[in-house]
Amino acid sequence: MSDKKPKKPQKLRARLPRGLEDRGPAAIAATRRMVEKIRAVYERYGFEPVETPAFEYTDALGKFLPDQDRPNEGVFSFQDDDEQWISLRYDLTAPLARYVAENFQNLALPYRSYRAGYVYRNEKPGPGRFRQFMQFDADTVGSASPAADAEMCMMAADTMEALGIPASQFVVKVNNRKLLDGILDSIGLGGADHAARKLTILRAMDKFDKFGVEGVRLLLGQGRKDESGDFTKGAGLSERDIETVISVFGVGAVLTDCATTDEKQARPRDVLTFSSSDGEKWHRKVTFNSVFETLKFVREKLGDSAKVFDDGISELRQISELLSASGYGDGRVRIDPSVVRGLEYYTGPVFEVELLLETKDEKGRPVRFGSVGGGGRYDGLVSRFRGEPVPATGFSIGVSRLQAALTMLDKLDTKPQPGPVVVTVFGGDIASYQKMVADLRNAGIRAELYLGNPKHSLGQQMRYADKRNSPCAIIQGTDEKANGKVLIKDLIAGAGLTSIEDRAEYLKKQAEAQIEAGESDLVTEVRKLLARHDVRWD
RNA sequence: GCAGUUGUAGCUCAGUUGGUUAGAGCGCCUGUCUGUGGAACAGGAGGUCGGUGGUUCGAGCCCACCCAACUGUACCA
Repeated sequence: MSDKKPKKPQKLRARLPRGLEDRGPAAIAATRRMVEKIRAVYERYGFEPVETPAFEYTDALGKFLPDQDRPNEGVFSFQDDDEQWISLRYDLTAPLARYVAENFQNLALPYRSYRAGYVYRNEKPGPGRFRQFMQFDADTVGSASPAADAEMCMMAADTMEALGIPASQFVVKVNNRKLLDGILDSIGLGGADHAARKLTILRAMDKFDKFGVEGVRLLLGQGRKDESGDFTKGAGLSERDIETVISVFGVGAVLTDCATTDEKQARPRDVLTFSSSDGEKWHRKVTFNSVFETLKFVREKLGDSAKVFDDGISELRQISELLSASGYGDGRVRIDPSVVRGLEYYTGPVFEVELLLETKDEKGRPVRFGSVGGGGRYDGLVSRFRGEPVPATGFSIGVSRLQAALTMLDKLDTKPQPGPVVVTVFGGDIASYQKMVADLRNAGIRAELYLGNPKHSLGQQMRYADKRNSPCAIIQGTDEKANGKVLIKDLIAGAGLTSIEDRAEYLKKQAEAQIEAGESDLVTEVRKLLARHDVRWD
């Protein structure tokens, strides 16, 4: 021993990388329940399970920067020992395309399958946005029929309702990429040399939900300043072209701009409010037919070059007819031309599921969650591997994001599970206590021996049982042991006594919340207690 | 990436115009109270004041540069 101060060892900071979450028993149980409900719906639609691993060769996922031999940022990647790039999957669709292509001969086409799993994105996290999150995906590969697309929309709606979200609180939005392509053609941006400008326009249109018509107008024109003063450069379109592009929003999306969320919730969901540029408002019952009437006006502006637009309308019309015929024409599914989704691989119809509830964080600020599900047709994804056309369409629920939203809305059961029955110990001879535990377990009751320091007082052991949320504790001191008895202390009943201030009184009441039973009646009496409080583990 | 805001104990926060050894509440741990969760009481652990450098006799406080978090924005297959 020297008189030097003992040097403290540098403590390693325990910290979770951002955008990831640790998940406790309540969250795990909630996820399990959600996944079960989604699975039941997907299987009812005839999909069968298939899983693929968490990583793939990067080229199979299709992410390379144009001029670099390095995977795009946004995906987590590493090099295998043969130097090939491998990436963590960022969705479940691209890996499925690889699987189907690789097993093409052995699969009955159209191949319909589902899977749940974690996917990874190296992006800035936010509320409901994680870097590891769970998706639950279903795909139909090998069918070009709009019926396959229509089914995805129906299944999306059914899934949301199965998860306990009523039809008035979500909407499945449908669009067709061909509408957007047609509009871009008509304002002279058809060619491949306008790719960059097209991207800017599509991204601007995708912002409709966030910024409204005026925000999109700015982004299509000179640009827009955000609230911190940062400036986003726009697409630089002319006034006339901006009007053409924006006219397509008249269909379904205008409602988000002119109606508050409260209004939306108060009205029947199939009546939308529209507003003209001078601020006048009118209401209209929205049916698929009225949507197509509006699209007809847009079509007239486009001129002759809009063949692609016509194709898009025709596909949407088929989808809407199928939906109506099956009873989904009531507003749960809507056509909404502001839906763009990912720019990479969708080729036709695209879907997006959105919650219509306003979410607030703990400080009462509104929180933007984005869509909780989405999908679409990706006719090019499998054919990359095969050199023959393989049409496909799919849909995914963002389980993690939906769970985060429902948790914030307090719509999820987050009650902790009841803990096990705790058998307390007296003294060093624990064999007889361990036997009690075994008896309870053999009877199907969750039970555990107090495994802390056996010298701990009964008080400490009770505190432990309390923290474990145990329904009851088993006590056998020397007196009980001598008489072949056990005490079963009812912790649930006892929890109601904390308002008593006088200690003697408190202890007396606590003593009354326990029963004495013969050793051989332990299981029977514990069962009775569990039944009395309706304790069950699931 | 860009912009704004914020960094003091596990959590929520005090900390005077720069002045000894940085505080509180809650939480946590140990005990007392016949062998029983709470309350009460007594004690205890826990802090590189986000980091580095600078100004100063002296910095949690002032300056510079980093880092991180939050919010917005961009990207989001």
